[in-house]
Parts: sequence; C-alpha cells; structure tokens
Amino acid sequence: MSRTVPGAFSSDDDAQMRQAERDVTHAFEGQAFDFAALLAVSNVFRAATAVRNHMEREVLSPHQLSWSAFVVLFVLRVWGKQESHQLAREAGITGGTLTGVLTTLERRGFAKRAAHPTDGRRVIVSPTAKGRRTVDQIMPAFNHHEALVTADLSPTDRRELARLLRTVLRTLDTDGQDVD
Amino acid sequence: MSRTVPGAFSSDDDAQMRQAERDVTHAFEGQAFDFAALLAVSNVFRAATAVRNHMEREVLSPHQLSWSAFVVLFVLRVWGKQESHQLAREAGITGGTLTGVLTTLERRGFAKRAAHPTDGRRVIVSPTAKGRRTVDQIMPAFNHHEALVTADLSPTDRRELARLLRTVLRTLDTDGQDVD
DNA sequence: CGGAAGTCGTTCGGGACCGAACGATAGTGT
DNA sequence: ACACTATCGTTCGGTCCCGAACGACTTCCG
Repeated sequence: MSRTVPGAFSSDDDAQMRQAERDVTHAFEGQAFDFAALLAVSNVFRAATAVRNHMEREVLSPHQLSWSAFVVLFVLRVWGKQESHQLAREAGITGGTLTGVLTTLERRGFAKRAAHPTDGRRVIVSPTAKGRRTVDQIMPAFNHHEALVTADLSPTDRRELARLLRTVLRTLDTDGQDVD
Repeated sequence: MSRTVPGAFSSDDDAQMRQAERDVTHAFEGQAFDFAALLAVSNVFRAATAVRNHMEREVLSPHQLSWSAFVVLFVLRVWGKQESHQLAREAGITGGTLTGVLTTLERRGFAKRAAHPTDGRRVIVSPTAKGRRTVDQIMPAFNHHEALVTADLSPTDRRELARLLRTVLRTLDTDGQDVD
C-alpha cells in the first residue's frame, strides 16, 4: 500500500525488506522495537553516503575537490566573504575541520583568509576569482547529477523528501540546544 | 498544504529557505536550475551528518565505538558470520575501509577473522560473544534515539521518508551498474 | 601441468572529520 | 591597570574513508 514505484525490482525489494525486519525483530525479540525509525535513520545514512560517493566520483574528482571543500566553496560563491565560524556552521562542519579544508582551498588558490579589521581573533574568508570561476564551472554538472540521483522521484516527492529531512534536522537542532 | 508540523519555528524557516533559493538562483542566473533536487540532496547529507554525530555522541561514544564499527557489529549480530566482501557491502563501506574497522573490532575483542575452508583468499568474519553482548546492550538506547530524532515525524512520514530514500538508493545502484 | 587472467583482502597515500586541548585576543569587573 | 573569563581559530590525536596499487590465491584454458 505504500508502493508507488512500479515494476521491475520492487517486489524483490519488499520481500528482502520484510525478511530484514523479521531478522532484526527476531534478533532482539522480547524488546519493543521501532523498526520504522531504524529504517528511516539507516536509509538517511545509506543514501547520504551513496550520493556523496557518486558526486565525488562523477563530478568532483576531476577537479580534485572533496565534497566538503566544494560545499565550502559553494557557500563562499553564493553568500560571499564571511567569518570562519559562520562558514563552518553553514557548511555543516566543525571549526577544526574547516581549518583543514581551508588550508587545502587556500593552497590551491580557491579561497583566502584575511584578518578581521577590529577583532584580532577572527578571520574573514573570501573566495578568489579562480574559486568563483571553478564553482560556476562545476555547478551545472553538479546540479545535473543532483537531478539524476533524484530522477525517480516526482517533483512532489523531492519537495516531500526535503521537508521530511528538514523536520529531522530541526528536531536535532532544537534538542541539541535545549539540553543546556 | 505540505505543512504538517505546527507552529513555532516554521515561518522563520520558510522565509530563510525562500531567501536561500533566491540567492542561489540569482548567483547562477541565466542557467536552468533544479532547486528541488539541490534541496533534497543537500538535506539528505545534512541530516545524515547530524544524525550520525548525534548517535556517536549520545549513544556510541560511551562504548568507544564509531558509527561504522557499530554498523558492522550490528550486521554481524543479526546475520551472523559472513565473508568480508558481503559484510562490507552490507555495512555500506569499501573493502579497504572494512579492513581498518575490522582491525579495531578485533583488537577490542568484538569480532574475529577466520580462514575460508576452501578458498585461501577469502576471510570469514564472526562476532564474538562479547561483540554480540555489546550490541544487545547498546541497541535499546540506539533505537530509542532513532525514535527521538524522528519524533516529529508521524508513523506515515517515517515510512514515506524511508521509501523516498530507498528510491534514491535504487537509482544510484542501478545506474552505477549499468555504466559497465 | 603451467602460465594468464581474474578475484580476493590488505596496504598505502591523502584528505576529512571530530572533540579536546591550546594559545591568542577581547571584554568585564574592580 | 589588572586579573578573570569568554571567545576566537588552530593544533593535535585518533579514526574513518576512499581509490589505487599490491600480493596472495584461484580459475580458466591451452
């Protein structure tokens, strides 16, 4: 009843999944088990890995850029120069990681650091012309592949997927802060 | 009409997103741009990172296990001993990575390698009793947190999320193989 | 049988990644 | 003015992760 994708592999797929569910519930029998949650979480992670690897292989590797390096560069391209901590948050990585990524990006001439005018601790990161040019060159292919990996989703499905994930992100966000 | 989660943060969120869409389309103006695909892909990745970090912090780190190490151990717990390559595929990592993870797991006494009876190249991996016990001890908390991060999703939403992601995975799978 | 070709797991190089510890700088109160 | 505290970005230790190269082993075929 939840099946909208027709044909070919789906029946096999379903059978395998039901078998997996039986295996897991059997392995942990006697305990309450939220299988839908497990499935949602594990699929998020599997899909992310698969998409990331696909993108790195098909789009990014010719330019010798990792996913994170590209994301950082993309943020700089669209929103321009900004402080380090904001850039890290925007790119979804920690400050420690950003330092490494930025070192790579700077070495290859895609971005540069500059001192904050009044605050000696802070660092302003800017894209170079070469960095902007590179993003502009990669982005069409990147977006094309984004469309490819979501090709079997209807436009409605894509928006729905984004919405559901946003809900998860918001949940994580807010109770990460609440704990304090 | 696509909004099921009520109140609080949603309006802010939407405004920010629409602004981001304007920024991005403006940055790449004159080019066709599938923003729904970008949003779907980037949210998959963000959600995966957030969930993984949450799980490693809240559930796994007390046991000094990484996400991958736990996934491998989980697979061994539920499906029992198996060959290396199958285990790698099941856990969603490459062979090279599995070697590292397995070395860690073996050093800590959670799993062990054994020679294949007839084929000298292959390796059979088994969970130890300690490994099984550890999974059984962690799993309730792990599943509880899986439920937590998807708490703002209705049961239908969770299944829908899993389904949409499965579609993406299948797309990636099949045209990864086709290329050959 | 014996070399060629294919298939295993491992090793290696390089980057990413986190959290904690660290210096440097800035603000705060006295 | 001067400690105290908070907040920056960086460094460090450890792991993960991939793809490519490698060596050991097996299978295929003459």
